[in-house]
Amino acid sequence: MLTDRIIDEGPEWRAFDQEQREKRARVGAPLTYTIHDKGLSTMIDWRNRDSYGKDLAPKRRAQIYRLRKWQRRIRVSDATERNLAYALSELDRMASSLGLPRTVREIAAMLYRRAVEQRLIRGRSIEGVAAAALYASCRQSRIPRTLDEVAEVSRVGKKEIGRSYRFIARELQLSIPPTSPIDYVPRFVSELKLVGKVQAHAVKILKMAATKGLTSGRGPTGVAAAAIYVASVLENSRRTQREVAAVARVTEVTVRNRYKELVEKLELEVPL
DNA sequence: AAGACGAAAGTGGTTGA
DNA sequence: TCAACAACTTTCGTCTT
Repeated sequence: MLTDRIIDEGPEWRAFDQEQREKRARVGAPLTYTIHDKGLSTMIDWRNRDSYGKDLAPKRRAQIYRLRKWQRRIRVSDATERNLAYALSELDRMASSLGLPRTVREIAAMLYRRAVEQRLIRGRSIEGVAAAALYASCRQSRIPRTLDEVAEVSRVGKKEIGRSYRFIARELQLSIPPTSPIDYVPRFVSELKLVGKVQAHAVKILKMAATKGLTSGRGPTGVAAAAIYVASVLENSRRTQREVAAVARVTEVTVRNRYKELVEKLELEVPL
């Protein structure tokens, strides 16, 4: 599938070798956001005195009040800006290490902004919501990544991402249908270096399987893996169960169980 | 020697009382 | 909040190529 070959241009910097890439990939905003300015900014004193300790004239006093007000405002808008910038850079970092196209990242960024606008971040971490937005965006774009895969490149765990995902999906009224195994096929096929013919066959098998209810309730990655395995046998470019299981990140046992169901229920002619 | 098969026990997450 | 439940994993022994 074409979309699978569009590779992300990545960050604006270029890495000339692997070592450099690893170093640079870790550049990002600092991790502590509790005190955004680390106490370095000037604060206007609350006492209405000048530097000699004298009382301030009423006019001057009013002026100082206004200054204080603005300082407060700038401070919070600064913090939100900074948080947004951090979230977006996280999004970018995760998306490029997952090899996702630009559009997916943009949708994720949009979702994140909407989450901020609706104050959905309260009580949740920036990292968690950013990862959740990316996960949601992948699914909406039908270029799914599993929760495990997202968690692997994220700074937070799978559980938190899942929780945040469900929350924002509900609050932002995203209607995301369950992931179809078919959506995983192009990626797995290309990782296994199989040809288009096998891919088409696998998709055909999955469509048949769907009509017989063999896909519901089952993990989409496992079903996709089994279909690809069968297709690879049928098309004479066999991959081992182990290889297929590895790219789908499931066990051989799962591939076997799904594969058995497929062969049985679809009455496929597999050579012994 | 490598791959495929399947039984059995264990794990983590969802669901329904 | 708890337990039941299904999907999936882990582990391991056996059969097949």
